[in-house]
Amino acid sequence: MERLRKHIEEITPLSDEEFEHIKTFFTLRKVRKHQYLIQEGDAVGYEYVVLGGIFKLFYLDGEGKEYIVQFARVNWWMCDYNAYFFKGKATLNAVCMEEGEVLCLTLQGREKLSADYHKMEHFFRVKLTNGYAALQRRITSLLSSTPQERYREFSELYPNLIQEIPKKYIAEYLGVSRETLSRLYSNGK
Amino acid sequence: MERLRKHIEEITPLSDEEFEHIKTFFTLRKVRKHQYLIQEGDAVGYEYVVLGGIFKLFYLDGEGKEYIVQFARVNWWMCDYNAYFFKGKATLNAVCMEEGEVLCLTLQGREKLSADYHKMEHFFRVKLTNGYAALQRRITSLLSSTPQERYREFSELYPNLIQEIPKKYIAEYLGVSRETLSRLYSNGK
DNA sequence: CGCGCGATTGAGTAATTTCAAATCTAGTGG
DNA sequence: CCACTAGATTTGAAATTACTCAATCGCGCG
Repeated sequence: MERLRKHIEEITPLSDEEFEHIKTFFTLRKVRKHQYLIQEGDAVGYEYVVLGGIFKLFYLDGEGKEYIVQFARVNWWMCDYNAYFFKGKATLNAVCMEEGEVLCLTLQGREKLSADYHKMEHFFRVKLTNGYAALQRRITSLLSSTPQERYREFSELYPNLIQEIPKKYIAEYLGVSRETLSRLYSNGK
Repeated sequence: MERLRKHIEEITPLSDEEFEHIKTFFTLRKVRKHQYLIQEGDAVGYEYVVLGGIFKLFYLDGEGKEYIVQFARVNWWMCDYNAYFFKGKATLNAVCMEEGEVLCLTLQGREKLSADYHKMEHFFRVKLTNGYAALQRRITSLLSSTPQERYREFSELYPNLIQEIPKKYIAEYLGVSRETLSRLYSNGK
């Protein structure tokens, strides 16, 4: 929980009292490799803050192919936000790739925290701001960059991830087949 | 300005007094066709709420090809948020496609409103929430759907836009060439 | 009438995908 | 320590798809 406090305080300071109350909205959950946090078709009860481990958020098409919308590591938030915010069924899946821990927050929890604490509303707004800007960049990249460029951008943005996860998942994130990705950095870069 | 009030009050009610103060942060600007609101390389001083007209937000690559990140019509917000929030130079451009009006808000204005009015912080959070969910969906679509499917999704989401703007811009939004888009709905569906 | 812009069509080209097979690697149990 | 296996990566070749380039068509407007 101390890590959560630090995370929030990167954006807004909290008194001990406030944090004591705020933290009651979060529940800790240990997650093992291959475990699902979100499963398509189900209701999405929680969003997750990653405390440790590596997770992927992905869409599964009719033929069983995966498309990775997002990776998540420590201090990243992760959810199928369309299903979560609008109380629908998930179309995305979230799975643990490397054992770790997450904090779970319900939508009521988020809204209650936001309503009761201007600070927390501010915190969520800033997080969304950053997230929105990042997604805008990702869309620009998907539209305008070649697979080579996207691979380079990715490796600059997440240099450590490249080492730690199978490359086929990076291919699924970049939107190319694993064979193509493999050829990209064998055939002259 | 009455339209702005309605727009905000879709999310949170305001007293006359509050609105009188809030509206002083916005400045009205009439925009003619082909006019730029954001130009790559420049600092991004404002974000824009569209009151009328049609706008496009796009990236221009080295060869002069356009990639449309977003269209914007009434009540849509529009900005190069990476440059705006992080005070960098714009990499995107925003241009008027159909004459209209926008309200301009500076980053200081946004932050001041958010700090002074919990309500406004809430308003911005909710808008960002919706926007984030929409971008997450767009990314999923860009990764997993064929151009045909993306075209169908687009026409379901924005049935009116299809009629009102040249199809080549829709191609730039979907990430295909205009020729390919043209063949999509002539050749069987 | 003719210009200009957008849309369409055709043909050839380039890039990526798909399918299949071979290779490599890390972890397991003997 | 070695052999074995499952998963990941690489490689090759064929098929598919979208792109580019060029020409034509259609329409609104001066």
